[in-house]
This record gives sequence, structure tokens and C-alpha cells, in this order.
Amino acid sequence: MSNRRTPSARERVSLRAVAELADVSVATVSRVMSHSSHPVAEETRKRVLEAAERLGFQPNQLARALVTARSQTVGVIVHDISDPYFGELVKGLEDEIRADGYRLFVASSDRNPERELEYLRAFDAYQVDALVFAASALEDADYRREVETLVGRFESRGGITLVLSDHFAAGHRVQFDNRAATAAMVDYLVDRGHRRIGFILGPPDLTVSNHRHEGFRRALERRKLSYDPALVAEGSFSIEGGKRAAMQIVSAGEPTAIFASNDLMAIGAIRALLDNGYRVPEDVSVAGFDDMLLAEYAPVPLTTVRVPTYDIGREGAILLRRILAGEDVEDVRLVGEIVERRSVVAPPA
Amino acid sequence: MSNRRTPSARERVSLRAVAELADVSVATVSRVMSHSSHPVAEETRKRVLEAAERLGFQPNQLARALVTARSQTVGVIVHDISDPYFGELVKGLEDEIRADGYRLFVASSDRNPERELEYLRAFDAYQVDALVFAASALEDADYRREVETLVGRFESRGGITLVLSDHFAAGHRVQFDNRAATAAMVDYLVDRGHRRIGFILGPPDLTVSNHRHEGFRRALERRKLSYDPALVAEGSFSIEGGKRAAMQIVSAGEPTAIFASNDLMAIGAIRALLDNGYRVPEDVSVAGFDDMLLAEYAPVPLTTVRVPTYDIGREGAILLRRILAGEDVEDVRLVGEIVERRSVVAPPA
DNA sequence: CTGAAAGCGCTTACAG
DNA sequence: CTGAAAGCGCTTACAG
Repeated sequence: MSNRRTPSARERVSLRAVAELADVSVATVSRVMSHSSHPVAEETRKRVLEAAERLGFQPNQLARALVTARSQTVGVIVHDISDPYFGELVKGLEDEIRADGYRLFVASSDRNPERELEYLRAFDAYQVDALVFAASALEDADYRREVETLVGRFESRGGITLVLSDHFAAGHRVQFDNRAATAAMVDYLVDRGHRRIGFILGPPDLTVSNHRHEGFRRALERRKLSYDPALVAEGSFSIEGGKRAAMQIVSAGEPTAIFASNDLMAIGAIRALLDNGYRVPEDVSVAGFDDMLLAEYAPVPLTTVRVPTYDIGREGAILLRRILAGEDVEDVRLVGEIVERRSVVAPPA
Repeated sequence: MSNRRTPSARERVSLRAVAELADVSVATVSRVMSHSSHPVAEETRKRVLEAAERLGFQPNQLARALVTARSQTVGVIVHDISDPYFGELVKGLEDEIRADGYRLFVASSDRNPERELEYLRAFDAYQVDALVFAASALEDADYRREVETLVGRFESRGGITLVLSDHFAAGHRVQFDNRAATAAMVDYLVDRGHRRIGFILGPPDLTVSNHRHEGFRRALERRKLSYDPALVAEGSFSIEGGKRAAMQIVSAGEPTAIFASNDLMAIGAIRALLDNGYRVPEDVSVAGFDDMLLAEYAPVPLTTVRVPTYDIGREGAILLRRILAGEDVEDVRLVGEIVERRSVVAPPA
């Protein structure tokens, strides 16, 4: 009488249990639970539903995915999920794709090629229906080669790939022209009278950093301003990096404005400048890039380039839905705009 | 000669293909690919590995999970992945659990009971090995009942549940005492001479909001200060909410300090106060809660309660690893501390 | 409208 | 050390 059944017995309620209780075949249960178009008598359907309810039946998606070859999952690669840029993008993606029944794997590469590749392989192994590159490409030859063959295999299996960043991977894309947006901010600064403009670079091994850098150089050229290496420093897209880079530029180059290629670095720059006795924007103007949620609440409200992060995610999800529905789609192009706040004014006389 | 094989043919490389190429059974291939302890001759292993390499074989995790009843995935529920609080927590979790081969599903409930339940059911359907409640419980009777039965079913199936927030769900937990930490900040304020302290509440349907509110009331009581409803307003854990609440409190209650129950609201409060001609902290002090990355870079560097968000995630992952390894574990307790910056001083004379 | 059966891609006793 | 076979929990032609 004792021990016939341990209390910790793993009870997995399967189609079969429901079928037995409802006294029908598993095929029939499957049809009603998966909302198949195959006809089922109303009375039968009711019995099945009741049995499923009573047993607390939850169809096993792994089994379903295995046979249908559709997992209803998507894998998204970000650099760092604690970076608000990626949080907002993923939120946009999730908000839009949720209703279609897709679930998200999210993975932070930490800009480490090995790590990103490991995640890409894992996503492939989990048979995600789509691979999303929310993170910029890394500039590394081995990485490039590996990504190309992985994505190639993935697509030959019927997977779809979506690029939401400056990444070389072949696939559908939501484009944001980082070069043009960077150049637009340089124009804005020059138009206000700045001639000595410092620039804080992102990590050099990121494609997006290089694109923004190119935008900066080209705009300078177009405006007949020379590119002075003393005015350029690396800030690794972080607050601390922004602080260091700003102090370096200010002590070596006497800029009237500093343009940080993301908001985190701009915020660091403002803080460092303020703490070292510079007035912002009176002594030196500071501009950012991204317009993250908190840009408005920086030590000085930040004038920056708005990247529609949430919408990039959202438009990506819309694209995905249409592709999965078999539609022919075109890439989407999103543009930036300059948000004027208080961190930029004309240079001191 | 044409059309024998469309270029888009879905080529899924399976164990069987590798077995054929290596001229062994699928059992043998399985053993080498899954690093089984079952012995395989060195020469055979080599042949299998080569064949797998040549074909670009990637084991199908869905199939593996189906038979082993271990998916190597965990599902985490947050309120909003674009909120840095959750981003940091998820990062801590991911950084630590990654090496064990676990992958993360992440889902934002938007504090909507239906939505959270939908995600919980989905995670169950995907056979996650663990369910992680990173988000506080919602105060809703139906929600409570449903969560309890879902979690019950999940655990009876052998799933493990991990609670990293103020949530009633039964399971292993990493605890942070929100009541005590809130009370500590009240003590800090009172010790500096404040008697009229405003309080900005989080959303009332969140357990964590209520716990912080309780901490506030109790500390007041302990310090023999009365609870004045004119000094309390709701701010929904958002910047905008913090702005509104701060102005409401300041115009109705003449506080010398405002304690916002999260940093986002504190930042909103500071900005609103500043923009309305109040000096912070000279006219009114402002304290926050969380110590998010950007708290130091608020319009006035924020004095706040540090919640070890990243570590909560990290400790959760460590707990998870030990549980999955079959160890007996105890809940973890993490404590807050007050981080003094520039937004709090003694009240004006 | 219903069901028996094959099969998705793996793992794992069991036998040799 | 190797393999044949059953089975994980589903779906889906196929037959009736």
C-alpha cells in the first residue's frame, strides 16, 4: 500500500492521457488541441476540451516543433542586454511578435566573437525559426567566416535571418544609416559655429563604431574642416570610457564641442567636464548619439541623434511576421533626427 | 538534368546522415556527439567526428530534449526588459548560467496578469528546466490562483522554480528585504534632520511597491513621525510619474525631502523640481532606490539605496546550477546599502 | 468525422 | 565496443 507511487513521480500529461479520458484517438485530440482545419464533430471536440482541462494538459511544444519543423521561437543576439539600447530594441521586437505566438531567446555576446558564435550555434540547435542580429558585427576575420557558413546552413534549412544592425550577414534588414546620421550631427555643430570638434569613438572592433567614425570624417571633409587626431579618442561605448576620452581630448586638443558616438559616453563626458571645472555647454558643448530614455536626464539634458531603437525592433518584428506568412518583403529604412536639448550652444567667443 | 533538386531543398543533417557517412550506427554517433560515458573506440570516434564536421552536423536540441526530458533552457519573467533594472538582473543570470549550457527565454509581462500567465504557459509548453520570477508578483486574485496551479504542475513535472523578486510563488529564492532597505533610507533621512519626508509610491498592484510602502510607514512609526497622506503620491515607477508625484507632494505638503521608491522616479522628481525653480538638494533633498547604473549621472548625482541587481541574477544562477546538480541548497539573502552622493543634505534651516 | 500508423531526430536500456 | 529497437510526444497523410 505504501510506496506504490512516490509523491514526486513525474507526471507528464500527454495527448495520450487526454485521448484515453475522452475516449478518442490521439489523432483526434491533436486535431482539436492544435486547432487543425481537419473537421472534428462538435460533440467530440467538447469532450476532448473537457478532458484536457481536467488534466491540465499543455501540449509539448518541443514535440510539436520536431514534427512541424517550426519551433515558433526566434533567437536574438545583442551585445549586452543590460545596455538600454538593446533593452529597448528587444522590447520593440517582443511587443510586436508576441501576439503571433513567437517566443524569444536572447543572448549577450559581450562583443566576444567566440561567445557570439557559441550562441549562434545554440540557436541553430534549438531550431529557431529566425536569427536576429540586433548587435553590430565584430571586425574579426574568423568570426566573419564562421558567421557566414553558419547563416548559410541555417538558411538552407529554411531559417530566416533578420539584420537590425550594421552587420554583414545576408538577410532581410531594417536599416539605419549610421554614417549619414553622424554626418548630420557634425553639420549641426558646424552650422552653430564649431570648428574644433572632438569625437569619441566606440570600440574599434565594432562595425558600427567604424561607420560612425566614417560619417564623422566625411562630414568634416565636406565642410572643409581638417581631421585632427588629437581631437579623437576611444571611449568603448561606456560611461567611464566617455569620461576618460573627454578629458584626453580637452587636454590635448582645445575643442569647442565634443561629439560622443553614443549617449553613454556623452553622459560620461559631461560629468567629467563638469567635475573638472568646465561649464557645459558654455565652455564646451557635448553631443551624443542614440537618444536613450535617460538622455534627457543627463547632468545636462543631452542634445543627441535620435536612433529609433524601439521602432527598429518593432519594424523587424513586422518584417518577420510578413516573411513567415510567405509574403514578399522589402528592407525597411529608418532615419535619425537631431533632438535639441541643452548641451550644445555656439562656441565661446 | 534540371529540377531534380530545387536549390531551396531543406537539407537537415541528422544523426542518420552522419552515421551513413561514417559507416556506423546512429547509436554510436549519438554517443560520440553527446559525450556519452558509454565507451566508443578511439578510431570510431575519430571517423564520426570527421563525418560530423564534413556535413556541418548540429544535433537537434529539440529531439534531444524530448527524450532526455531536459531542455537546457530557462524561462525568465521580467516586467519590462527595457527597464535597466531587469536588464542588469538578466545579465547577471546569463553571465553565470551560460557556461553550463543553459539558454534563456526572456519575456516582459508589462505588469499585465494575462500576459504574464500566457508567457508562463508558453515556458511550460517549451519544457523549460526552470522558471525564474525576476518580476515582482502582481496583486490580483485570479493571477495568484493561476500562478499557483501552473507552478504546482510545473514542479510536479520536475521543473524547478526560482524567485528573485517579491513574489509569493513557492520555490528557491534570492531574497532582498525591500521593507528593511526602505526603512534604512528613512532612518538616514531622519538622522540628517528631516521630519517632513515625501514618499513616491510604485504601482499599487505590485507587491514590491507595497513592501516598500510598508517599510516607509514602519520606519516613520519607529521614529515617532506621523504618516501624512499629503506627502505620499503614486509615480508608477516611471520618470514621468516621478515628475508628477514630486510636484504634487511639493505643492501640497511642504516636504524637506522626497524619497522616491525607485531611481527612475527620483530622477524625474529632481528634473521637475529643478525646472520649477527648486534647488536640489538645498531646498529639497531627493533620495532614490535601486542605484541603477545611471543614478550617478542624474541631473544631481543621486543618493540612493543600492539593490545588487546584477548579483541577484548571478546568485540566482549559482543556486540554479547547484539545484540542477542535485545539491541541497538554502535560499540566499542579499542586502542593500545606502550610496551617498549629492542629492541629500540636511533640511534648510 | 475518426483512427491506425509512420515519422520527426534524438537517447538508452538491452543483447551480443 | 557496437548496434537494433523502443520510445519521447506530437502531426499528418491515408484509408475508411
